[in-house]
Amino acid sequence: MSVGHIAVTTEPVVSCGGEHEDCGIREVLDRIGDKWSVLVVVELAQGMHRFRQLQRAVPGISQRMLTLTVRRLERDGLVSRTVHPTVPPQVEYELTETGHSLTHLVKALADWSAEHRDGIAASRRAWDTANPDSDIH
Amino acid sequence: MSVGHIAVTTEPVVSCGGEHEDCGIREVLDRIGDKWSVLVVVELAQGMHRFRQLQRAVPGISQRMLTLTVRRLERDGLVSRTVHPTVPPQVEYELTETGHSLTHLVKALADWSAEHRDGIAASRRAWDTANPDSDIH
DNA sequence: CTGAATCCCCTCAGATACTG
DNA sequence: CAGTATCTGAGGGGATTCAG
Repeated sequence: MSVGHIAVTTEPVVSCGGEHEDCGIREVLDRIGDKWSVLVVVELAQGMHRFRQLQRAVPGISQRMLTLTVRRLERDGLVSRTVHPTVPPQVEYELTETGHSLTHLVKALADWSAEHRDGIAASRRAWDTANPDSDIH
Repeated sequence: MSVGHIAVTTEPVVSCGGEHEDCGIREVLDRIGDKWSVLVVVELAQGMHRFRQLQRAVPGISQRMLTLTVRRLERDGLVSRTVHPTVPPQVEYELTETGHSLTHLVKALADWSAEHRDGIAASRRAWDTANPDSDIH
């Protein structure tokens, strides 16, 4: 991956057309950057889920936040919501095709995370020891 | 990209070892998920920046948030901070090798965003027309 | 120039209770 | 089961001020 001595890391030009405009990154980050969306997508990547099933699969999420999260994902066209007018009610959530394509991105995130989490943790410990008084968390 | 009729999208197994544990995704998301980090990284991807230079390059960011952002990035070992004890003071911020590797991830984010932003925007408009009364933003 | 410190607003997550 | 409605506290983040 990295050559070694010098950081010759081939660095992609990420700023859209050379300008520092907002691209559309923020639009994505506002969605996948929040606390729950990614976890929900990861769960839905394993197949269809009902509401409670989804809530149990994502430990710690509240009813309210699950509702808001799936609503926003549905609004963005990443998740489909199918209501079966039975009694008791039954609602099925599934990833759309776009939603599935997002899992590749999440995969990349997880990979990068797995590769660097130790280094990051070490760097944090070092920084914290070097800066005993600081509430930068 | 997509085949067509059916969503046969080859879907990566993103959940670490098959379990729904948190992996380390959250650790990354807590960093790149926040409002400014990505924008700062994108700017620094273009080379070394001084503090004010960086602030001017990231429109809208306050002194306070820039300070906090670069501190956290430094703590995580993504950004190096070099102080030149001159007068007036001069501080240089640069991406570390790890920081550079992150730009690839951001690139992937930008690419996915560019590819789907129109579809997402359309989906949002459709959802908003179908749900006139809703403050899900 | 590069910050640190303080104030303060305002969002938003969590808990709780209620409905169909 | 699958939500909605309401309240409240913590915290993110902007503006401003002070310091080296």
